[in-house]
Amino acid sequence: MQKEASKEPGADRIEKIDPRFLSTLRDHVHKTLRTAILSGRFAPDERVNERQLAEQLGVSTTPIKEALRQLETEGLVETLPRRGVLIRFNASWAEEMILARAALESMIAHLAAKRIERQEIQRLEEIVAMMGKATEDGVADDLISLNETFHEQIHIASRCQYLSRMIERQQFYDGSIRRVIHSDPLERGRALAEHAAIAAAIISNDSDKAERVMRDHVVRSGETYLNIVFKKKEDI
Amino acid sequence: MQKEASKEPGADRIEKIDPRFLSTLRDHVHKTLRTAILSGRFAPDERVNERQLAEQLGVSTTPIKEALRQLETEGLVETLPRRGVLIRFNASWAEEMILARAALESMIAHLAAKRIERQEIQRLEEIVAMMGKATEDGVADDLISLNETFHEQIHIASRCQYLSRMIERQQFYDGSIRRVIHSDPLERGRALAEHAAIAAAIISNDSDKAERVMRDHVVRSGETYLNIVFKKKEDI
DNA sequence: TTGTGAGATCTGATATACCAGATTTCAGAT
DNA sequence: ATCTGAAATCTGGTATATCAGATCTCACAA
Repeated sequence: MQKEASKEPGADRIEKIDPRFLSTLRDHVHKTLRTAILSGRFAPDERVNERQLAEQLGVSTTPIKEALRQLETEGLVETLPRRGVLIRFNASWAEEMILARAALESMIAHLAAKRIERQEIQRLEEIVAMMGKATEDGVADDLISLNETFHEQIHIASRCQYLSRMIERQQFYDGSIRRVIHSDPLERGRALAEHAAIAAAIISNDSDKAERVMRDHVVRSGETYLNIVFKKKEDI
Repeated sequence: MQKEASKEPGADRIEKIDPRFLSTLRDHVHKTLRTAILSGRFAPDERVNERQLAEQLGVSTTPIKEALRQLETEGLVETLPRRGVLIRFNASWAEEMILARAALESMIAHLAAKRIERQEIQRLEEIVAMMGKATEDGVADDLISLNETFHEQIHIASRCQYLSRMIERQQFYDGSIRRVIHSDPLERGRALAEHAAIAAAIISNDSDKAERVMRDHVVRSGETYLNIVFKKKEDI
């Protein structure tokens, strides 16, 4: 952080735009703000100011406004016309995002169990095998990566593009927290067992079971996350 | 439509901005475009031009851009940076939107069955009773209105705000099509029976049954819609 | 005929100025 | 001390000009 004076409060919570990366400034702003909100760097109901954000990120208000509109549609901020923009994220929002993901992932698992084909079955089995190995090795980053691949493969087998995109928007744990979660051997074991059960159900075309097991997996791992980040429990 | 020349093609598919209503132009543009897309007034993959839309709607490109960003997050358009904006809606998208709604509504029904309170039970029973009467009377508009109230009451009982908002974004039948659907006595009967079953399951705190019945209801009525609008069937 | 590339052109991306509600401030009246 | 309302101010909303990547055109060379 090489700032000249750092007068503006809160300027340290979001990184200043820097480079030539990212196709558009809007995407960068969106991604930056989303991460900041989901990792709790804004208080619930905190007001944010478009001009101020623009200055902090070193861009004009146009990409800020567009990014805020995206975040608004995602449900992470609320705009009160001519009054202000509020952050909309807290523990119960996180819980509901997990429930949304559980509902959508289980629907996808249901369809994947009905639609999966030979080649995709093989791929899924390979992924689970690799997960088994990674679980033994205990390399968190490998597990995180395989986890994504696993769910992605199920999305592919389901042939649902719209639903897949919706699920992406419910994803909010970042790498550092995943690493904490996966550093626990018990958690690793649980996750492996669940992934194996999901894969088995899908491969055997048991759509009802796939749906159920997937839902339970997403909810349980979501609770693990909530317990770490928000230090509280919730029953479904 | 009081246009001076009407040279631009496609200008008749979207109504020109008119009034002093709606708090912001952005909201009006968003609502207008969303309705136009969902009612099939754009071909799948059709390109739309920001400047052209601005001219057709009689506004500048700023509210157009913001509305397009919202639609993009909703999954109804796709923006290729510096290349164009494409419409993303067709029969399979509609199917998946129905599946998404089914997944989310069933999750909500599940929670509503666990969380509903006395007063809300009474309200739900009243609504179902009114639905029974409206079904006999056969007034489509009353049924449409009660339908909304019914689902809304379940959302309230579930105490899920985020999920409720997500479901709103999956809603895409407009009034005219609903009216067509509800004009069929058989459909009215089916819908009433399903609504009654959903209410009964929620009231008796049978969350698993509520979930199942709600999902089947959303999927079945969605298929009815698809059969009318896209003239095709789909198995789940 | 085919290939090539400079320039015209199309389109979204970005910056900026200004507009208009909403809120706050504060002098002045009661 | 309290109320009132006009003016200053804050904030998002909107319009517009300009930037820059992506494509298309088409003369011109191989």
